[in-house]
Amino acid sequence: MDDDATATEIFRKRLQTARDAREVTQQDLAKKTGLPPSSISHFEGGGRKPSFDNLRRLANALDVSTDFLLGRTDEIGTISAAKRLQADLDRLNAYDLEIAEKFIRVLARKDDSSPS
Amino acid sequence: MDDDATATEIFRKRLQTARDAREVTQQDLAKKTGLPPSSISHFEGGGRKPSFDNLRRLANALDVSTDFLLGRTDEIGTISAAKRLQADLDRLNAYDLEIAEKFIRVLARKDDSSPS
DNA sequence: CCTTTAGTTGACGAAATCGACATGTTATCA
DNA sequence: TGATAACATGTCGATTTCGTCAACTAAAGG
Repeated sequence: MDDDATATEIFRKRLQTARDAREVTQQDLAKKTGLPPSSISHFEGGGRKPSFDNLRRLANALDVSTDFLLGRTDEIGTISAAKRLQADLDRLNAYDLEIAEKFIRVLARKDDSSPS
Repeated sequence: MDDDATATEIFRKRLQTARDAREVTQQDLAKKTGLPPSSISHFEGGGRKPSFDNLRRLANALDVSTDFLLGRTDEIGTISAAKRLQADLDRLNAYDLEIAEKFIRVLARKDDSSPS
């Protein structure tokens, strides 16, 4: 389970998805990461896997988590809203945390029925 | 800014920290990941950086995010309050998100002054 | 003293990514 | 038709990690 062969396949799609979400071309991403455009293409099309350093560059340039690129989480925006709230949420006691969760859940349901 | 040389250094410490937090020896981690024990030592002590596949193996075996191992986030605990709220937070519009953040911040300050 | 366990360090060839570059395809637009 | 842009594909030597192995040090226990 959790095969390495499929991990490469997943990464290919994740990189495409992330780049598409950020609406940048391969050339744009190449400039942002400092990598040659052919490397981006090799990642998305060929069987190449990024090195330690290049994985970080890709994640930073696309503003996505490396866990997303590696397929370890399905949420592309993991780093934004939740991370900003993390520090404050960690300071809450159990009771207030429950209150906060309910409050947010109410807001979420409201936004679902009448989106911005 | 955001140097690659220091990234390797950070990874070394993060791996040690994570392994220490999970209370496993290098040999234990080696078995869990299927890597030779010397590789673990090379990661923590030497200048080696893990490949794409081995980074995933390490993160899975230690149950930490790859973002933590790479130093892109400071939180080792994958399961936090923020992650539980992620789904709801993603449904909020910008305005309500701001409200939620302020609300939580108020609770956090209150809990700091009078802890549970 | 001996044994075991944890960890370090260095070396080896094999394999993979590296950056660089050349070439081809496909689509869009003038 | 020609030009340009986005992307694919493949090759080159260079670099790096790969797994494996050997040879240590150091600490803990009998």
